[in-house]
Amino acid sequence: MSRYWLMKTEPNTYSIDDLEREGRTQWEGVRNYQARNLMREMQVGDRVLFYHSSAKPPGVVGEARVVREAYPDHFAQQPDSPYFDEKASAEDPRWYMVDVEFVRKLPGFVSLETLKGARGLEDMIVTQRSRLSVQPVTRDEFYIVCALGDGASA
DNA sequence: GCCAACGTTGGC
DNA sequence: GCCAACGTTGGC
Repeated sequence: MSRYWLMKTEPNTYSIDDLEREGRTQWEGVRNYQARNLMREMQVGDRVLFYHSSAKPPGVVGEARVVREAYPDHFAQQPDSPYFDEKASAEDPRWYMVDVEFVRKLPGFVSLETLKGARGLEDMIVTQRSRLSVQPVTRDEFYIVCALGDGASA
């Protein structure tokens, strides 16, 4: 079971700066079963690579940490929410979220292009054209990405 | 803005 | 349970 993850967010919607300012946030709005199932495997203390998608350029911008394990995403039950799902209910919440807290911004931005060219990251899901918004990352991959963001040379 | 990849829905 | 149509993601 992975203790390391990558979570995507569009910075227009929620960025690393938002997380730094707020300190902690609910990761609501995941509406994909595979991503949901992965979130349900998360444990408090798990480490997260914070990834900006649909950004120019896209890439890893920081690190976060899981501070609350999966619980019902109640936004799915709120008709005025953009994340509303009419099939969700209190009895069967259908969707779940976790809470994450800010750990740090990486000193250096690690672009998707860099990830794709880095030794040891060939099998990383995000480099494989995957649309999955919550992804497991191996321990080695996690530390390689952090090293790239900390400015270590190959 | 385009479009490839891929997930979901619904008719049969 | 198959699969075509459709919708979404997200890089480019």
